[in-house]
Amino acid sequence: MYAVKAMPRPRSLTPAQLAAAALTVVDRDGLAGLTMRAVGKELGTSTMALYRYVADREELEGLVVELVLDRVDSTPPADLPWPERLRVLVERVRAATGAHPAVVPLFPAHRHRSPGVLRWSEAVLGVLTEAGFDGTRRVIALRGLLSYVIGAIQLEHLGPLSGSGTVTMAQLPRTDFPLMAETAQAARQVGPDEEFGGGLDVLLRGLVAHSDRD
Amino acid sequence: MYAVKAMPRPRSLTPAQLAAAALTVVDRDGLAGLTMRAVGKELGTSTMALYRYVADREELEGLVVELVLDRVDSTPPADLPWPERLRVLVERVRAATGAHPAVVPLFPAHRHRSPGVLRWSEAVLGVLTEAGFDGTRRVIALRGLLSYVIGAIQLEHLGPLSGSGTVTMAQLPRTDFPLMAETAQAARQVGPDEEFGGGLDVLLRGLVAHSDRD
DNA sequence: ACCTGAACACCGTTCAAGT
DNA sequence: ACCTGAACACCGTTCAAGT
Repeated sequence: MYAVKAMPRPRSLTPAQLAAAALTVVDRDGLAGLTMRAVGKELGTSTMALYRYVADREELEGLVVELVLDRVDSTPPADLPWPERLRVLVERVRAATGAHPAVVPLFPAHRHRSPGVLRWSEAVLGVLTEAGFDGTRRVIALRGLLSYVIGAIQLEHLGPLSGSGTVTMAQLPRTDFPLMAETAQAARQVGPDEEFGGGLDVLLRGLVAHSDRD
Repeated sequence: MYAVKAMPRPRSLTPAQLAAAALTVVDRDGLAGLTMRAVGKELGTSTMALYRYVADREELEGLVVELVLDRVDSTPPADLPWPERLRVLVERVRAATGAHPAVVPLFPAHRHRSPGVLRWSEAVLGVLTEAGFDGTRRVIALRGLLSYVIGAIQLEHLGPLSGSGTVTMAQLPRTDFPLMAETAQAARQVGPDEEFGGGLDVLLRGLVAHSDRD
């Protein structure tokens, strides 16, 4: 007398499959192409089937961000001075997100839901703690690094030095914008790696000075 | 024998009015409420009238960003050491955008079209030049400051320390995230001004160290 | 020239119906 | 339980028609 009740029909999808399909769509069609209908088609199911796994389109976006950020390697790099270890951790975020530039605009709004970011933050706090940071200063250092990496990644993909913005800069009237016109020349020779790394250098130097203070 | 040709009917709107109406909508209804229909209604015209002034919804967003960023005061602050002058310029961007937090997500994508940003950049370059920066280092310093301000403003409005993210942090399992749990306590006592200013301090200290180098 | 409203091709999401 | 398709209330934008 088994099966008195109807057997629950097994789910045909996992959240991981859903996230993977959504990321495939974003990589192929851009962020504007990420629609419930497109993801349903990508999975070979109806559009409405997605709502069994996700409350919202926003939650779907959250899954995509999670998938990308969970790939950030957060194992603490050893055998290096602490500023170099911070650099490695920050560069890993850039590497993971750089592989999926179309997802970058979603990053700020959904950052908090990703376990990957939590692990990464814990690793950064570990290095900062060893370097002697605690209390308010440690909070500010973590948030400062996070602000820089978020801003720099967006600038890299939405307004790169190699792009049209620099050309516009170079064509600015020299009477009103002498330094912008001059800087545009130099900007053309700065690659994205040098730009990101250079700015990070400044920030890390600031942290070193900060830790030496008192 | 005047008026051989039909008099061109005068435009009933200016781009400035359009931008102001759109900003009113965004401030009242949020970014999701910014639709062509809503802006048309706000102006008392038909939806389609907007297309006489703007090619696109994207161009409308650009006008909003312009309106907000053009209010950034870019007159160089005098009588201060150069790092303090940079601080004043950066804080002014925060002040102007902080008055319209819903616009913040549009900032990165439309940053380049705003004359206000160009004037601000020229002012920042002026201070950096006086401080002895030139060539690649000047480019990197400008972009680093821009990255920080963009990232920090977004973090402030999309994931503030006072918000739910910090509560989640505090509730994290101490076995896996001992430092996050500990840091959440300190984070609750850091206000947005202290956070933004503290991170900016680190960056400015890094620039000072950078300029002393060689 | 400038403005309008209907219409088209999309969205996300609700809901009743199927298995 | 889980999945489906029709339907609803929106979008941005095209186009023909009005003044």
